[in-house]
Amino acid sequence: MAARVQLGTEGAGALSLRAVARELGMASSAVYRYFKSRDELLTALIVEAYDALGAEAEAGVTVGESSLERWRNGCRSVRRWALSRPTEYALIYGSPVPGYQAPELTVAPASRVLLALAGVLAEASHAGELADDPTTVLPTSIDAEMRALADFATPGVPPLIVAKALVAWNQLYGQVSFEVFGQLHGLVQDTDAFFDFAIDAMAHVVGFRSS
Amino acid sequence: MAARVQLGTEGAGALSLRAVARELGMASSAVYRYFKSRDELLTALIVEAYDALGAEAEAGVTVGESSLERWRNGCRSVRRWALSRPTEYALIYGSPVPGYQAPELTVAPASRVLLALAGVLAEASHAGELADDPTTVLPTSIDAEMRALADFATPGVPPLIVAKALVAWNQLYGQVSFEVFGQLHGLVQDTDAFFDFAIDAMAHVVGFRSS
DNA sequence: TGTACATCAGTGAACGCGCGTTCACTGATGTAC
DNA sequence: TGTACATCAGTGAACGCGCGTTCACTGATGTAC
Repeated sequence: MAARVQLGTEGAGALSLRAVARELGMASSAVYRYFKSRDELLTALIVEAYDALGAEAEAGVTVGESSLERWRNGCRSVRRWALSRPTEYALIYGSPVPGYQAPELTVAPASRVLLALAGVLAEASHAGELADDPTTVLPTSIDAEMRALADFATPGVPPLIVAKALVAWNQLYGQVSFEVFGQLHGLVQDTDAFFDFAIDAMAHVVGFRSS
Repeated sequence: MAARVQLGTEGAGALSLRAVARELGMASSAVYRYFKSRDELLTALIVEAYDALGAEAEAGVTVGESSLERWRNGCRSVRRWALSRPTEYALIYGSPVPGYQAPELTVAPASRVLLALAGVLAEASHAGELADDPTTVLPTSIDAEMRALADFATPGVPPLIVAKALVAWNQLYGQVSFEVFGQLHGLVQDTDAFFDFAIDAMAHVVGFRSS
C-alpha cells in the first residue's frame, strides 16, 4: 500500500487526502485504514519524496571520472528529479503547508542530498582537488555547528567543507526551485544550458579548480 | 483601499480572499467592490509584494562605501524583508498557487531585485573591481538571452554580468528560502552568521575580489 | 438653507464546492475444527 | 471436504468547515436646484 501511495502522488498536483484517494481510485475513507490522519499521510508522502530525491542524488554522485564531474552529476540528478516530479518537489521544498509540523523522523531522509554533496566534496578535498583558501574563515558559531553535523553524519570531514556543501546545496536548491516554480519564465529559455552555467559557478564556490 | 489591502496581508498566513477581508475587518463580499475576483486580488497582493521587496533591495544597494559592501547590503535587505514578511515572501516565491496564472503585469515588479543586483555588479565591473575570468564562457543561447534582457532593462551591461547577476540572485533566493521555509532548522542556529558566510561565497561567484 | 435624488462603501444571507473525518456497512479471504 | 466464524480491505453516506461568488439590501455622503 505504501508503494501505491507513492504512485498516488506522481499524478497531478494533488496533496490533499481526497486527491490521493482519487488518484488511487478508492474512496477517501479507505485511506484511513492506512493512515490515522491527513498529517500522517502527508508525513509518509514527504518521507517518500525526500528518500526518492536523496537516492537520486546519491546515485548521481557516483557517476563521473573526476570528483568535479561527480559533483556536477549529483547536481544534475537533483534538478532532473525536481523537474520530473514537481508536485513532490513543491511538497518538500515549497511553501510550508499551513498547520503541518514535520515530525522528527523526516530529518534523516531530508539530509540525504546534503550528505551526498558533502561526500563528494570531502573526497575531492582528500584528493587535493580543491583550492584551499586560507582567507575563508568560518565564524566560530558556525564552525561548532558544522563540526557537530559532521561528527554525527560524516565523521572526519572538516567543518569548512560541510559549511561549503551546505551553502552549495542551498544555492542548488535556489537554482532548481526558480526553474521548477516558473520564476525563470520570460528570462531564460535554454534552461539546460543556464543550469550548467550555474553549476560551474557553484563548483567555483566550493573550491573546485578547473571550471 | 489598495493601501489597506497591503496592510491586510501583513498579518497572519492569509492568502484567501476571505482571510484578507477578515484581516481588514470587513465582510468578504465587500472585497468585490475593489477586485473582480480572487485572482485579481491575488495579483494585486503579488505586485505589492514584489514592489515592496524590490524597493527594499534597491534601497539596500545604495548603502556602503565599496560596491562589494553595497552588494552585500542588497542581499541582506532581501533576507531581512523575507524574514519580516514570510507570508508575502511565500506568496511570490513559494510553491505556485494551483490554478493561478500570473499575468504579464507582474513581470516588471518581479525583476526589480534582479536589476538592482545587476546594477551594482555593472558598477563594480566599470570600476574594475571584478576579477575578470577569461575562462568563463557564456553558452551562445544564454548570451543571446542575457543580451536581450540587458538591452531592455540595463543597456550597456555585458551579458556575462547579467548572467552572473541572475545566477547570484537565484542563489540568494535559495539561501533566503531555505531559511524562511524552515529547512535550516536543526542544521544551523546562528543563521545571521551563516548568511554572511554564504553571501561571501556568492560574492566570490560573481567575481568580487577581496571577500 | 432645504429638499430630492444619485452615488458610494459596505452588509449579511445564501449557493455550491472540496476538504478532513466518522460511521455503519459489505463482501472477500483466511483459519479452526 | 464442509461448515462457522473472524479478520481484512474497502464502500458510501453523512457531518461540519472554509472557500469563492452572487444578490438584494442599507445607510452615509455628495450633488443639483
